[in-house]
Amino acid sequence: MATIEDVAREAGVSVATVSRVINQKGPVSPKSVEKVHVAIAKLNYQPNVWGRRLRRQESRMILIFVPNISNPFYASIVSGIEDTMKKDGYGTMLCITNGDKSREEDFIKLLYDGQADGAVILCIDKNDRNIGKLAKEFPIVQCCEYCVGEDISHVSVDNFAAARQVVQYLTSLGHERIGFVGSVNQFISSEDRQKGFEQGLKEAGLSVDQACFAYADADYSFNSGILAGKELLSREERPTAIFCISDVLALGVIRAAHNLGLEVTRDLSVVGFDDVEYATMLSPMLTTISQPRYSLGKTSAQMLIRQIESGEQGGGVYLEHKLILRESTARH
Amino acid sequence: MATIEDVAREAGVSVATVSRVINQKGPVSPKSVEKVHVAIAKLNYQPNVWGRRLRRQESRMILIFVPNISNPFYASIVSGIEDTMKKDGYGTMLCITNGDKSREEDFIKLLYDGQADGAVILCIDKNDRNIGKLAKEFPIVQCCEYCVGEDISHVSVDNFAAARQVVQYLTSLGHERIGFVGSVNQFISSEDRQKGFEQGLKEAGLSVDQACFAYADADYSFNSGILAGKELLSREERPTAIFCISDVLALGVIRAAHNLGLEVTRDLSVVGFDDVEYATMLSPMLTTISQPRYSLGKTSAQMLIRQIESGEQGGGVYLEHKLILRESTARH
DNA sequence: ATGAAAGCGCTAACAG
DNA sequence: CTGTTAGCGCTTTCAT
Repeated sequence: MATIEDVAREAGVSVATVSRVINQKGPVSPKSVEKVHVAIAKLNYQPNVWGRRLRRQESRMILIFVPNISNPFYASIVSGIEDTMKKDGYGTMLCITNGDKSREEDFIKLLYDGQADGAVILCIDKNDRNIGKLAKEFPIVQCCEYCVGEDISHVSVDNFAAARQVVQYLTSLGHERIGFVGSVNQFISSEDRQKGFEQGLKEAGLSVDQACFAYADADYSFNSGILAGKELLSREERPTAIFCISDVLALGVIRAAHNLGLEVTRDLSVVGFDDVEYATMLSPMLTTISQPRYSLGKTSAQMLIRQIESGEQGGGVYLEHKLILRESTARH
Repeated sequence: MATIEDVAREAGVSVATVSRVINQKGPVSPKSVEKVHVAIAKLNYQPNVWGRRLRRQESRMILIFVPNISNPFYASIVSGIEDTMKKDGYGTMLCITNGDKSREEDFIKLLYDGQADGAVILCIDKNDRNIGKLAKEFPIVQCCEYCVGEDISHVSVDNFAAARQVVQYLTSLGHERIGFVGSVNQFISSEDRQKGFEQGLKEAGLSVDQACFAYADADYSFNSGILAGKELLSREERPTAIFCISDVLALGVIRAAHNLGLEVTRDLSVVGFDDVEYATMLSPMLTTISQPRYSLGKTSAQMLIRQIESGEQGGGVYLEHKLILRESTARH
């Protein structure tokens, strides 16, 4: 592998000049630039990243923390982040924690030993105790979920408004008894969606009846959606519509309904959240809230870069969601 | 950030001794070890990776090439690779190409400029023209798919045998007219599954009738599965069972059947491949071939490490698949 | 506009 | 067993 010295020798200039050309920084005569370019091409030279990073004390690398990658929700967020970072010369490392604390710590070490300049976090409990400390030491942006109580940059949709909109839509279809399937997790999105749901109920003059609420496991799994749906639909006065805080849960509820001999949409309307790919793979196709996932990622990346390069931290950005009408909802 | 020199000063020894302690290599007196450890703890010292990598000329980093992460098939393969690499002190970078040549090239550059020591490739055409050259320069392992014609290490299941087994199972249920939904992609797995399917047919004394074959788009998408299913099921003499080379395709076929007023399993049995999560999320749950995904990843990683550390390249390893019987198949 | 040289933090060869 | 020292490849003063 050719080094900068080889290039300098080949071009008949000093290594300093070569460095100036590579980094397009500092005065160099057009003639030298030309010679250096020729030499670089001839030797097929590529700057050694370790030498550069050692010298510059920066990694030009950022981390993306994600709990798992099986969740199709993350894919285009990650693309949005990667594309945006790459444009600014940053590399990206996907840190898949699988909910495992020790893995998480291993990845955080990358920040401490300088292998990464900052991180985007895609999944965090609203009351997390550690993120505050981390954000004080490193540039951090939270995407989709965030920790309340600490002023750490975050970007997401307005979950409250989205849920409220769902209720408005459902009541406009004539539904008056509307159920809610949440999750016992600790995400701010779950909380906000429930608050928005309740607000929507109140605005429509409907009562907030605890018998209309059911909660799935923290993992949002399909199976726990079936359970929650079964629970809700087996109660005395059955809702005619159910809002679920995620598509997978909604799929579970539909299955539960089916198991109970109920038909969507004749007996029940169902609304999901996220608009993941398989929301359209089932029959009926799911009515759901779509989040601008690529933009969510892109915006997070932009905020992170700004933070890395100028140090400003904090504040929230909210992007537009969209209610997608499909086949799982109908007039009551 | 403390450097090795700070530690040496604090411990009252030379940097060489500190280095020996850190790397547990070379003779050091117990007393020195102790002193160094104390100093390291006191200063909260962490070796600078750039200095180390520059000096050692190695990255202890490997690449995983994956076309996308929305495909749930990849998640646990990736975990298998990451866990195994980490155990040997290697970091991992997930390179999501999204089928984009320029992205791919960006990632390959990481190999050329020394940011990574090798790569696991999760998706490659059987006739790829570039992988051979790459594998001559760097340690490479292909996982699940591989390029024929070049002797580059690979690990996968025996797709031929698996498909053949599916046919045996289907004929044992009394099916005599069995359809095949493939894809026009260029993966060795697709080819082998089709060959195995045809072999199974022959062994059962059934004819290989072109009217029983249909092909989905190269992207294996749900929609193209619907199309292929529709095509196949609309032909004159309809198959009573269909083997699909992927679960998503199988889901599409089931949907197509449903659209045509056919009922699985009364009118049609369907078998998939891969056993991805949502194979169980639909009704009926899918009968399918399960691949040992975590082990596939783990084995790939082990082969890659061996290759990095001792240079040996080539050869194939085949792991056991499993036929998972669920609800989408029945006696004819 | 250019070059000489110091030094980023670490490892390893060598001398003791 | 320990220390000294020469770089790994690069960037960046500081002279010129």
